[in-house]
Amino acid sequence: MNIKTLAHHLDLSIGTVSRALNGKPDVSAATRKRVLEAAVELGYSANASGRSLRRGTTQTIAFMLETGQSDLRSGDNFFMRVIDAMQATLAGQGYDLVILPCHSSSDPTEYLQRVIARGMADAIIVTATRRDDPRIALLSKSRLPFLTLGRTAQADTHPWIDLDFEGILDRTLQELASLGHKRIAVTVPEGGSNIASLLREAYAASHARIGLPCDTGLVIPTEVSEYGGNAVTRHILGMPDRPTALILNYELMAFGVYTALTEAGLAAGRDLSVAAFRRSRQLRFLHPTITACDMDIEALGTTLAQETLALLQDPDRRIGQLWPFDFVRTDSLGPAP
Amino acid sequence: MNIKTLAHHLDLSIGTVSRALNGKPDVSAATRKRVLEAAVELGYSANASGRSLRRGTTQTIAFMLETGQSDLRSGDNFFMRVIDAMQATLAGQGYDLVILPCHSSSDPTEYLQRVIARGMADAIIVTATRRDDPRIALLSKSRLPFLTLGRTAQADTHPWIDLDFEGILDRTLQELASLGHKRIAVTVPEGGSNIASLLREAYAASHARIGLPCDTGLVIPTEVSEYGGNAVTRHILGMPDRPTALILNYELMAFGVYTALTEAGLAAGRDLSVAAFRRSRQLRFLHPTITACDMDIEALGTTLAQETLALLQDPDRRIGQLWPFDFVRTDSLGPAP
DNA sequence: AGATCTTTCGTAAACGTTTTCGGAAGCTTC
DNA sequence: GAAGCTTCCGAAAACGTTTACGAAAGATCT
Repeated sequence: MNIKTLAHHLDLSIGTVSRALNGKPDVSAATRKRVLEAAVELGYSANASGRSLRRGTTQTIAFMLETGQSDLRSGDNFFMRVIDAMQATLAGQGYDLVILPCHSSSDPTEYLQRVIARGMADAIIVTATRRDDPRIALLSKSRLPFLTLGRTAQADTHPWIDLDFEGILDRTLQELASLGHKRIAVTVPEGGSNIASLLREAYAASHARIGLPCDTGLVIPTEVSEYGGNAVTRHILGMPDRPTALILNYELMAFGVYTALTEAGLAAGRDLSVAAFRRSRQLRFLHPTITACDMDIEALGTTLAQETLALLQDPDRRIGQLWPFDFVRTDSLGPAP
Repeated sequence: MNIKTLAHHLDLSIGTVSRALNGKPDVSAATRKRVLEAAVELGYSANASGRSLRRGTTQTIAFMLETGQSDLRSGDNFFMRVIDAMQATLAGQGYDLVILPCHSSSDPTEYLQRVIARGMADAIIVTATRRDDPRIALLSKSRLPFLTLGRTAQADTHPWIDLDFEGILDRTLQELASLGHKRIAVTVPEGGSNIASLLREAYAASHARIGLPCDTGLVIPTEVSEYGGNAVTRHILGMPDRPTALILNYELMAFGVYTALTEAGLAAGRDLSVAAFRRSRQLRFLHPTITACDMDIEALGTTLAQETLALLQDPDRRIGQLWPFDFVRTDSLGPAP
């Protein structure tokens, strides 16, 4: 079912049919109606390859998703919620969203190079950014519009949107300091992701601002999983000069944390103050409810989509946006013992 | 950078360049070498639209992923691990894998129709299958090769691969029965997914086979999340004729289950025998370790990819495969009180 | 040396669209 | 009633590939 048979079926030329379907002028209202009806009846939809070839645009946005790392399944599906909202927004503008899976163990630049050269998408979203990410140079050279969900060391050279990790950490540290806490541990991912670096710097900066002595040994690389939460808690409880508070960069760690505390006969909020970065519905049965931040993830996806579309209009557009959050304090924070 | 400029650069015709790149005959070894070297040097990769249009094949396999439902983040990322393995296998055969996100609240057939009509992929993998899934009829009519990860009521009319839910349930029930358990609860997803139906039938069938009276009230629709595990455990503990064992269809529910048990002063394996379908690394700090089944998820992805490629060769190929599992019993099962 | 075969390459058509251009009507205007 | 204008449509080129076909040159054979 292509445009030729559709045109033949209607006894029209393919040019007229195309113009009718695409809302172009130079076609009478009557025939346009006839064409549109026949199209839905016969289930015609323009062949993607033919259209892309002619238009020079694929009407597709690619989302490069690094699989094989657990960030992905962050409480109530962080990435999937973002993607959902993006898809909804893009679909409304006639764009498709495709996710390109790419295992973290393979070379991401090689794959990206192919995606760029073959013109598989009009723009691309890059995630799991590293501090010095070789993909940035590759993309910049290619002139393919792109946007990162996450920052890099070259963040001023490309558009990006990211969660406000520093802001959240700072806000939480302030709250804990006002409760008298002096030794506060925070988890960071183990790999070379940019988040670990950001958090490390933010941890030091916040301590300086608050006027607290900073022990960088309390920034603890931890497996980003429920198990990691358990392990880091056991580690903390065994420390000679035990910290009195723990901040989790991955909210589902809380399961492991609470389990470890319970087994040790301790309680969150009383013996150890515990906070996480994001609130998650999965955690809602834990007592006490964990202190964390609310963020509008769907709005993040929508913004990401809109910024991408704006980038197609103006490829030189530069934006860098930290996503806002709402700090929600609960009984999982208590005064320092 | 297209083939024309590459050909001009080499002082050859585009036909010769194309043949050289695609390993076709009628080109001397010397020029072929020259062409291949120039291609990598200039970073040429055939435009996807042009190639697809001419070849009538996109070299792309689509994976239709229903977002907005929590199955997705099943312990250690079930879907992502499958996709990873698929991608690796397909890449080895020159195929790309793209994930098409599709929110469960929107009409999946409409989106699918567009994907089919526009020829976006050479084959498609469908997940989150329903018992009576309208997508099956649509795909069958379209002649686009497809394969479902999950079964439908029309499973004999299309190729599929699925986890052996019935087998796992039966094996676990047998083990529990041999320990003297008579009232055994099992969770099922709340929606209209096919899994709930399958489990319900398998539950009754196994009881009949074992010779145990079957109380269908013990098949409990439960939110597929950690919270669901907590809720169902509280529910069970409050029942007048309390079941003595609980089987979880989603392994991460275990967090909620253990938490509820601990709060009630009870222990898994002693007061309530607990088993899950799949083993997950995230759970490894729970005591006692939970009884569950091992499955080779990467091999599942590889098989899925291979079957898809086989389907391209022979579109009439029919396979239905239940994925094998290894039952691993632990102390989370104990004799019936 | 002429005929035949083989190797190697260029030419051109085709894939399904979109879009520019020109032309045929139908209409208005003087 | 001819000229000009508007409305509507068809013809054809173009997008970047692949591939069937033919041609030119070289090699082999009688």
